[in-house]
Amino acid sequence: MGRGRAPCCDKSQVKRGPWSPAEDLRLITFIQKHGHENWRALPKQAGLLRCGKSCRLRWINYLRPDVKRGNFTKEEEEAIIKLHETLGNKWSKIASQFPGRTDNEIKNVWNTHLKKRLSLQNSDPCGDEHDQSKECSSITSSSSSSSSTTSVLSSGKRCSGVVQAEHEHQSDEKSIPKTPRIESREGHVEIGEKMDQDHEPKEVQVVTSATSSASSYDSNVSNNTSDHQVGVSKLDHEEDMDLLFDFKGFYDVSNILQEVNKPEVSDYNPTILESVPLEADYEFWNMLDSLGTSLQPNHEVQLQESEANCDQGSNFGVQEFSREVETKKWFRYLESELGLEGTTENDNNENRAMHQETVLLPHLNKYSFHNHIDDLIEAEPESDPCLGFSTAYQMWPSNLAQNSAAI
DNA sequence: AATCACCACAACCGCCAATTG
DNA sequence: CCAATTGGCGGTTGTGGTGAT
Repeated sequence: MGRGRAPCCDKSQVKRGPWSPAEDLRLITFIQKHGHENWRALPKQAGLLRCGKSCRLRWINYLRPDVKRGNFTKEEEEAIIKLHETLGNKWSKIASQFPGRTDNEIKNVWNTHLKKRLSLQNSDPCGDEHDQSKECSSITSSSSSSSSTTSVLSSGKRCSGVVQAEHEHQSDEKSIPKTPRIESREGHVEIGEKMDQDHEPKEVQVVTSATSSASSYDSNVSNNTSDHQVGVSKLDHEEDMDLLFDFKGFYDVSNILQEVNKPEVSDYNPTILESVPLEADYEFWNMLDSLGTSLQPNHEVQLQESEANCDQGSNFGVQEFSREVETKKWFRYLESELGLEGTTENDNNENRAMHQETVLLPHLNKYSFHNHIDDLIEAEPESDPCLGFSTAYQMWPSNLAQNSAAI
């Protein structure tokens, strides 16, 4: 079994390499709507030119809503080391002890940080001036996996393995995207708790609920200060829209995908599948792809520059209004292209619409949202040349947007 | 400023185990 | 029981980013 079988897919017919934001979006959209019962068939059904394995890996290691990203804490690293002593390279087993961490991530951390650190400690057990006595005593039997230390040793770039790791740990903390994390343990979504453990800056605060999506959005956006933040504890969809339109903060894909990992298997319907218009419009997806190429990776800086150039601090209200209109038009277009509008609006079951049919932007309450933007669009002032697609793209979930730099 | 070397990590590949008909 | 299929795992590679020269 397993030997000599045919390749999982025709390599010449599938796209390889980094995933584009459009592909990510497409995969997310499909999985949220239909789940992932069959990875092999998924790419075709979703209109992705990818191998099913690739889709699975992308989902599990990156797009899954409960995936925890960011640097590993010292405690996590030590736990990995200890587990590796007993389990060896059983990355999936090790990963199972770290909710939200993927085996691939742990494997990478081991290969890039921990293995080197252990190797250096083995060669110079207590030569470090930092307090590493704990690790020195706990690390006894991992020398079997030290094959790639020469580069570090020969490079003047780093002072020592331990110091290096400590250094990287700190720099990582500075460079990690400041996004809210959502961890899922046993199906329960926990928010914020682990962030404190990781000493990550708490960018997330609770914002009092607004009376309408429009007003909450307006109030949030117009509050153009660094303490304008949104609460991830808000789970209702109008409030989630606040998150989406939080221009100042990066938007973690987790927020979009809180329910993505709950495939509505019972909702699976091949006829619906066939009606999903994802397969056809490659132009649209290519447009999304190409869109990413013109955007800077640092969305916050770009936004600030945009605001500096366009706003000049005088007509901020108009600017925000125009931005809102542009943004919402963009999302409407996006939803339209995805074929999401009709299904939602024709659905009389609000809960179903919000939790199942709202595929792309699950946090948008389209009833109030669309009614509101219909008014906005009709009353739209002259378009602001500084806004538009780029502005909308800036709000793209950071995980998805980060790939744009690589396109 | 250009080039080089190294690092980090996303993604790929091949194999194996479990499942299904 | 067997073969085909699929999911999952671990090893490895490719590539962008970054610091040093």
